[in-house]
Amino acid sequence: MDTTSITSEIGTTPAPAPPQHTRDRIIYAAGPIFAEKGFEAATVREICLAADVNVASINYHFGDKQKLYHETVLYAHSCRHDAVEQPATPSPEPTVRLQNLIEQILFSMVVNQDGPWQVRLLTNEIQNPTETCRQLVRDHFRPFLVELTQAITDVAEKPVTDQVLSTLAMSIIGQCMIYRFAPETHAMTMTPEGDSDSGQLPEPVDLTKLADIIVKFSIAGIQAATA
Amino acid sequence: MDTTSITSEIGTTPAPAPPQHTRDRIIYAAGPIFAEKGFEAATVREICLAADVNVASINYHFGDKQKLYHETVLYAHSCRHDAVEQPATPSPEPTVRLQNLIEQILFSMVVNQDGPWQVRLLTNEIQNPTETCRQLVRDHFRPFLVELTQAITDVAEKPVTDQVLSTLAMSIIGQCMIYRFAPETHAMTMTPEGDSDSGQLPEPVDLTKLADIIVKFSIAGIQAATA
DNA sequence: TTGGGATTTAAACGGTTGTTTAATACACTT
DNA sequence: AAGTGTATTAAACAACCGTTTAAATCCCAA
Repeated sequence: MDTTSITSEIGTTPAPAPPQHTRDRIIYAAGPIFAEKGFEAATVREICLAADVNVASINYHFGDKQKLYHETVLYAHSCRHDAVEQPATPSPEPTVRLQNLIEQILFSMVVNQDGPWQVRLLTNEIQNPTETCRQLVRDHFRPFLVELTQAITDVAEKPVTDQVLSTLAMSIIGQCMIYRFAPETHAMTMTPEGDSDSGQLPEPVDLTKLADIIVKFSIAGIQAATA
Repeated sequence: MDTTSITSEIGTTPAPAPPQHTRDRIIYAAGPIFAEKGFEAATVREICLAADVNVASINYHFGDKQKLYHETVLYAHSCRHDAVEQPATPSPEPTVRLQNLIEQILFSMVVNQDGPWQVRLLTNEIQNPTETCRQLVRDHFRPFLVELTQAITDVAEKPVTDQVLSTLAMSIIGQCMIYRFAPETHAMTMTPEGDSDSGQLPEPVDLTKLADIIVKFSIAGIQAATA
């Protein structure tokens, strides 16, 4: 079996052109298909057709369809994770730290350069978690939540209980995630009247401005809820 | 064909016991299965097995699987919608009106008495919309959004642009929806360490308290973002 | 009791699914 | 050039999918 693959060169460029190795071509083709149609509705045949490989290749290189899905989700997350740079040393100012964290969620979830399929695949997995999601929680989500709650604690005006702290963290995460949890219904609801599926999801506002509003909103919200 | 069915007695009790009519039994059985596994992964055979009816019954009563799904989603929405009572006459006080609207989202999305499958089915549909979702948007989501943006406008301290208004509305909706968009991943992230799927999703806090925090958070957020 | 539409049933339909097989082609060391 | 392990291929596999058919059964008015 091939040992040099996409999954082992994570951190390099996000591969704008289809890779040459068969294993990589399969992941590259499976991503958008899994993202759009879900695990069950995506068929190995259409993935192989898109990747221009034989139908038996998936089972040869990944064992079965489920393991291919697992690898594809991990690859998608690595793409998103690498796309968001973060300050090497956290700011001593809590509000700045909170701003950085909010921007980190927002940019990693909303930025859709070179195709939004990675984000969509991740939100599918988050909403309908498999074992793959458990791995993401352990390695990435939980550590992030620790940082976030610490920043909230520092921004708050008084000591807060764990329950209130959780609620505030969820309020911030929810504000950022809503834009990608339901992008199509969002567009459907926002567009004034029956326009039949414009396809293009209108990037609602400039991302920096959006982040700015959410930051202001959240800081005031934290202080009001903990006053 | 039978004319008296679940879909025509909407507004009565949420039917805690399986109904007697075949058509109703199918919807009653299809709900949890569609909710848990999605449209594609749910099979007509397992639905019919759960409903204790013949496999041909779905096609006889609904035409095909897709139409059954459509009816099931509409039924689920009617269950949630009926479960949340709202004040007959809106309060003149904007903050009270905002509070009522926030509670309306939160209670309709989070309350999971007699099974959470209705909410889950709706969130699946919202994230991966079919034609059914378009109908829900037109008849329910958009009118609700109009009310919400009006309340936000009244709470704001200065006139706001439509873009900022949309962002604020999304911030409020996102805070409420996050709890049901990813309940399993949420529980997974919040629980301290590797507890293998406790199944029971811990209702995080008292709903009234949760609503109270979100209301305080949002009012302060709106005023800060529009100052 | 009888007639007839509505409903339910068992069985089968064609098509597609994920996966496996065995033969072939390839790349590279000896 | 021969040999060897890896990779690819076409074809077939059993299982399952949603749907259809036609016969059997039910229910109720006449």
